Amino acid sequence: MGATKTEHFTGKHNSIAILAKALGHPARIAIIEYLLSVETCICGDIVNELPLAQATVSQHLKELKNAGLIKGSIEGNAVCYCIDEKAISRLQTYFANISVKLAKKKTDCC
Amino acid sequence: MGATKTEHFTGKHNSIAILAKALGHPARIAIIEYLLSVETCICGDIVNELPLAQATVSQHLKELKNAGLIKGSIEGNAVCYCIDEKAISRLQTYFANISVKLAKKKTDCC
DNA sequence: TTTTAATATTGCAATATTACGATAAAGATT
DNA sequence: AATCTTTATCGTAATATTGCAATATTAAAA
Repeated sequence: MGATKTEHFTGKHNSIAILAKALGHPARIAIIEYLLSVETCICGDIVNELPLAQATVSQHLKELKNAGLIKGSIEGNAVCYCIDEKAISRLQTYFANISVKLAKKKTDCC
Repeated sequence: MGATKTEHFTGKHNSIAILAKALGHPARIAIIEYLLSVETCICGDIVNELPLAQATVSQHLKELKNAGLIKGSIEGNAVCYCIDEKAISRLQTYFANISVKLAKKKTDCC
């Protein structure tokens, strides 16, 4: 026990959960917002922006990247990170759909 | 170490992260989708729907409730759970705003 | 080529999450 | 009242996450 029973859920449920989980930490939300606010996006800037050690920030960046929320391209000896629009778009669509479905429900039971 | 340094981040970042984190598990996504798909929403049904023990489902429901994503009202000896539209609406707005900001950015650096 | 700068990785401690059986609590049914 | 049904909570084991210092890696600069 202890591990998420991933294999018992649908691919759709898992893939949304992976995106949500990656955003489930304030540092990673802060990274996304920072990437959104700047034109140049170098990792060093992100480290300076966050109240965490370089190693920790690097780890958070890795998780965002694994989830597909950001992409990184090597730029000399620095790395240029930026948001992957497709992932954000998927989330936007997902929550918009839920909103529409909720609006259509007549019974507001609670 | 080990605990999230919540106090070092803004209230906004934390509150979005709390919502995202609550959705960061396939079982909890499955619960949201199930609540969306039914009119009557009794906890027992949710337990039957998920490949997890009753205690585990109850725990996931608690987390969704703590995050503000669902509300529960006592209905006899059962509990009627349903989605809290405000939370979904907040997420929808959040990702829509990001999408808009991304579209406005000229430089697509990666 | 040594040195410097920027990131990533490793190793580890602290803490959190996931899952479930057992049990408790509280209303419904008999 | 005794029992059943439904949901919550407790205790505990397994696993994952968070955070950082130390170190590795890799490219630029001197």
